[in-house]
Amino acid sequence: MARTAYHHGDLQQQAHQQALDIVREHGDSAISLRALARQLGVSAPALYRHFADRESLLAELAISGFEWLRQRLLSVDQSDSRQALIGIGLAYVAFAQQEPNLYRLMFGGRVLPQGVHPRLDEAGKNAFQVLEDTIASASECGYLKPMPLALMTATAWSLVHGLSLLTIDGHLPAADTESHLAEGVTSLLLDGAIATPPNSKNNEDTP
Amino acid sequence: MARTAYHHGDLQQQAHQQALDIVREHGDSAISLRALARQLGVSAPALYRHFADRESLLAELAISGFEWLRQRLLSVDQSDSRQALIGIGLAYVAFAQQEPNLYRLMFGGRVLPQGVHPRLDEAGKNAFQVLEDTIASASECGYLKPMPLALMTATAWSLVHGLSLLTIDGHLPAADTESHLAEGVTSLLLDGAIATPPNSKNNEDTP
DNA sequence: TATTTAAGTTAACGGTGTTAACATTGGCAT
DNA sequence: ATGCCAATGTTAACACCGTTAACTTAAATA
Repeated sequence: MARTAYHHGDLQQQAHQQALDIVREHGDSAISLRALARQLGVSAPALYRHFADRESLLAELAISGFEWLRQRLLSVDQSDSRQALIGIGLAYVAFAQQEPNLYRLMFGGRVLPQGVHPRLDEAGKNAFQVLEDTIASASECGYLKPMPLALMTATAWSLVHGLSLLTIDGHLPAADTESHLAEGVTSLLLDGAIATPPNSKNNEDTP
Repeated sequence: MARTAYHHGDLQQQAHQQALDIVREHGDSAISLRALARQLGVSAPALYRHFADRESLLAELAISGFEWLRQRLLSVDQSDSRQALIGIGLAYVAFAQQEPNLYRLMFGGRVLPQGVHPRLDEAGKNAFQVLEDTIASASECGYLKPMPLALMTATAWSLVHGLSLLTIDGHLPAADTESHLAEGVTSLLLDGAIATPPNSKNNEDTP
């Protein structure tokens, strides 16, 4: 449908873009369908021709965020196992720090519960898949200890997810040393925290 | 002021308790000052005698949550360094899993930004202090590698925070094996993930 | 060309947080 | 004991919000 005095012509995409800008700048709570329609020179119910409700619009924005994150993670160099693991972690945390409001929308949990928007769930899984593949590759190369893959992926994801949220919420200090912190944190996971070498009896799979 | 037909007598505390119940059951987005006043048999503006605004009420609830979490962490056995560290991690994640809505309110970030409610910030710091003290104790005992204390605390907190949020948001599977997952994750941090012993040259403080 | 259908409109419902102006009353100083 | 004051309630109103119903425009299609 072409542009007219009556028909906007390109709502949906323009609404998506404008809403994405608002979320990136002011967070998802700043999204108001009425205000959004006002900015686009259109009546509020017009948006309902393109989005089922406010939450569905937010889900679309989160999908964009996950696809964006996935591209960032895909562009990490995968030649060396250790550098790939640390690089993925750094890229993940960097994305969250550069797009804190978008990241919070993607992983808010409360505003966008899982199992409601299937395409959103899929987009999230696709992004996570990159991290999972990197870990699986490092495991197959023998770089990692023998352990269930799910344990390592859960640990790595928890670490970068937690670090991302704590830093963007201001619970961890030092904005300038953030990347150093992220590198130290991921390295610490790989090397272990305890002083005694893990040779004696802390492998629970081979007692 | 005593109870009367006109004066409620115990608003503030009853509002706090009722709101806390609602948040625990349905999340912070279910808190409506008008509905809350309705349930307490009082007019909506009456609540403004006791809470500056909706956000301040939520901040009070979050403070309760942090004090609760702190008590849970304080009751962890501290005799053995390793068991103390793992126990703190398990208690932390268990709290988040048992009170997911309250935990999300405490660490939402978007609904309760840091630096706005000083008493809330202090309550959060007090809870975090328990984890920090446990790590400092283990470090002084020589159980941990020599490293900046801030690095270890940031890593540990990131790990349990991320694991908490990922599980309560349904991003990690298996509700029944959650505690096993939490234990595996924390152990993995202590022992390290890589197969080769960390003897060669991965201490960045002593090159 | 006639008709269906996609995409916009206005009007309205019920809900929200919040403020202003006013009413009640317990507790304290005289 | 009494009179005042501050604490704590009240109602009315403002400016929003998401959402739906009923209607209009105009593009696409048969």
